[in-house]
Amino acid sequence: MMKPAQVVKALAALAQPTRLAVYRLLVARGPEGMAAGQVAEKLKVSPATLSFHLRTLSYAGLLDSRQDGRFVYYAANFAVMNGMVDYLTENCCGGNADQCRAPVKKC
Amino acid sequence: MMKPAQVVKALAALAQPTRLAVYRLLVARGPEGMAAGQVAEKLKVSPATLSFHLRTLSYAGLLDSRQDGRFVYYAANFAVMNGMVDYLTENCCGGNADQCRAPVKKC
DNA sequence: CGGACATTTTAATAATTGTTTAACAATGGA
DNA sequence: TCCATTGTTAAACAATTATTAAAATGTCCG
Repeated sequence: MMKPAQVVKALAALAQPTRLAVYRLLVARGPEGMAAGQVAEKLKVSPATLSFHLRTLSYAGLLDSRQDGRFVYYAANFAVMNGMVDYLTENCCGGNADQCRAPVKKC
Repeated sequence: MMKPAQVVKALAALAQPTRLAVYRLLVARGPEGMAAGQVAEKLKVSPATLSFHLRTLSYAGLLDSRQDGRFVYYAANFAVMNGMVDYLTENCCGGNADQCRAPVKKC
């Protein structure tokens, strides 16, 4: 189970419109990820601002990055998001109700 | 599907240690909820500070409240949290991967 | 090497947020 | 009605956060 401080950090990282958009874009992209510049172009954000937000998301553990030549590819870290969701719903309804989490659509 | 602004508001509401603890406490409590004073005592937070945090969570849609005599009961709104999680994982991996969300444990 | 490209860092500023104290409703029982 | 209880609101302050522009780092190719 994640520690509270890390969960707070992850939630705070996502609680900003640009970062939420970045994260969703990378979630949809899958493990392959996307270069920082592509993300900036797609979302119409200045490189410096995007770099700040990518750093925030990475520091929270929500993104992984790898360098490929001059490009830096960022990809969503699904384990951390799943850990966050698990933390939020832990011991839901004392453990004996069924309205706590929506049915999962495997994707 | 929730609107981005509402998702940001919900995430921001949870991105604070006291509010995260309040929310988890109420998630575990289930639909019955808990009076504000009980929450304050359990988490050792001053009433004024707690009221501020409860308001933030309610305004984000994460909590419902009902008055019962002198007490105000707060309870987690599961639909909003599920909406938030769905928003985060929408179109995950372009729709054709299977590592996006952890298997659900029905609770 | 030198120049172009991709990204990050720094510094400065503006805006938002959490906590405290005190005062303010609203409810219910004696 | 009066008083204790429950909870919310208001004002003030300290701390954190997002954005911009400019400079800096690092990587590739000719």
